[in-house]
Amino acid sequence: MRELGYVYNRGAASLRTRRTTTVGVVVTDIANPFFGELLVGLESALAEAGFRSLVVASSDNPVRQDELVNELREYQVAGLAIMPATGSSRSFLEGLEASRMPHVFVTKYLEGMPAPYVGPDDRLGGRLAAQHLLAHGCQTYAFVGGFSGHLSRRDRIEGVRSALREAGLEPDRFTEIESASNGAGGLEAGKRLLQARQLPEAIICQSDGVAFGVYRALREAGRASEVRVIGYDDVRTAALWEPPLTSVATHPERLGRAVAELLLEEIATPSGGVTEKIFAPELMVRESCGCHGVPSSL
Amino acid sequence: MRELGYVYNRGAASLRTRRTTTVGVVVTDIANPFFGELLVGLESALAEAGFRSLVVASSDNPVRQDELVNELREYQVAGLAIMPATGSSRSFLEGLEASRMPHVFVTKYLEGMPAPYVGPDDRLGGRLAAQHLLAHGCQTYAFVGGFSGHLSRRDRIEGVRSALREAGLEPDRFTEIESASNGAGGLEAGKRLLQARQLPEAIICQSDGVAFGVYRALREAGRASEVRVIGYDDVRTAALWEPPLTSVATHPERLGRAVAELLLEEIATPSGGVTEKIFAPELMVRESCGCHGVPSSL
DNA sequence: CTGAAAGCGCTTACAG
DNA sequence: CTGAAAGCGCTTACAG
Repeated sequence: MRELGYVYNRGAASLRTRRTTTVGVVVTDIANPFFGELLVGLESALAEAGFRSLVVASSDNPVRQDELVNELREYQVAGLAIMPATGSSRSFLEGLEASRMPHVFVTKYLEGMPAPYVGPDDRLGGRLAAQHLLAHGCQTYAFVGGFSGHLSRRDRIEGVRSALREAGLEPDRFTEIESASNGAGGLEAGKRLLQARQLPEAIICQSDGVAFGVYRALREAGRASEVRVIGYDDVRTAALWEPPLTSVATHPERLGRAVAELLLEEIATPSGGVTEKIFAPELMVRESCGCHGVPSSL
Repeated sequence: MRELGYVYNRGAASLRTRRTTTVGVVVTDIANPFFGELLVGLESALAEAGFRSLVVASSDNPVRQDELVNELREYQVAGLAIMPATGSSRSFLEGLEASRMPHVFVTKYLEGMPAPYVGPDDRLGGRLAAQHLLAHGCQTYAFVGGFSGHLSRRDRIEGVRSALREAGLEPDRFTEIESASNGAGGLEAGKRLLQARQLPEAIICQSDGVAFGVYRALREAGRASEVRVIGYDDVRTAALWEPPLTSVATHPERLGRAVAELLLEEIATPSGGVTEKIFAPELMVRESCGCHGVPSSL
């Protein structure tokens, strides 16, 4: 027909119908492989419903996050998936609610503020890691990575603590080390750990990246074999690591799909409800925890 | 003022001005850490100019890529940054040109078809890796990862070959192994390598992910110390790897910024030209190549 | 059932 | 210099 250059203008259509098929996604860091995998699931589920995503990065800065959300609103996005920046204020959520913009929080929620949410059960994740290490007979523990403001970190630590308590371990057998949740943070935290009089027998990390960094620090000191390490997220490289990294799998791609589904529902029939989809993580036992001869697989 | 709920409608403005501040980005795989880092640079340079990006994934499928580009056009994007899917046809580029849509190809170009392009000098990357390994005295070489359709792979191999030739090595000292350009592909290729009568002395990989997979295969066979390995891209985990991975750094974030700059230029003043920005890669010498005692740093 | 008109929310060119 | 009107490209409700 007029396929000599005609292209349908969705913008015009959106203006008329007052609906768009674009969804805004605010992540803290696109380069984080965990988010990368999550976005894969999110985008493909969105695409199946004929939606696109506009993804922006807040650099974990609440002020920037505010600007980005406002800008996304100007784009008339149909909804918002947000991994809230650390320190997001109560008024941030209130603003979202007041605007009646469908939204779902991802992997991080706002303290004491009910909102639609998709994420892993971090308390359980922490417990799973600790219980396995307990079974290995470890007596001293460290949790490495993340900062005290991070809710996911707090929950994981709570899970670890509860498992240790149940096993009758004294609280002073457990230390927390803060650091950025990536390789660089882990490396630096590992160095700090090495300066202490004694290495913990077990280290549970906030992410696999942190575990990678911790290992590098340990290796340089020639002490990698003295500790058992468990990572978090089960990113693709975890299974290839030496030793193959035992990790708490959160299945980011599945989380991403769930986010899309919940958001799409919220867009189709705004409930104003606060549905939560919490997924149970799974401990991928490999060798860094001290287990041996586990067959390799991805 | 009327900040009681008013939000500016960019869609309406775009309709009127016939200009948008949205740019389409087509990648083959969002989860690939190389692309993740590239997107960081791309998005931040775009943001500085007041632009946003709509990123979509083609899964390296040319048909899907076509659909996505058409859809992006319907969104009236101001321009397109494309990492073309393997096997993208000549008519794909012709269609782009006919539509007068500003575009730039990223990290992969179309065989014999001049177009605006940003990417690393892959021939040089291959040479750099081979020359270093040659200096280590290696006599047999393998290039692992990617498929024969990939131009970047072909160029890197050409670079490797030219260096080996100059060093007087016979062509039969060099083999090519195809595999997916990620960890899973490297693992599988590594296993194939182990089945051959003899391991090459040096392995150059299409990506760091491939190198990680190769190492896992080698380790399981207890033969990791027999070969020297060099990765490609210098992804963040490369420096943390055991042994710290020597890698050809392509500085993806810098590439991303360059893409944004070129595209923004093309949007501001459509030249119809075919500017190319080729960046020289840099060999990050660490220990997997056989060097020792290189101080750790990210 | 078909076709012309109105209107979504902006910007820009034009009249007063 | 200010204010009202036209129009971007669609869709939808309405008149014929």
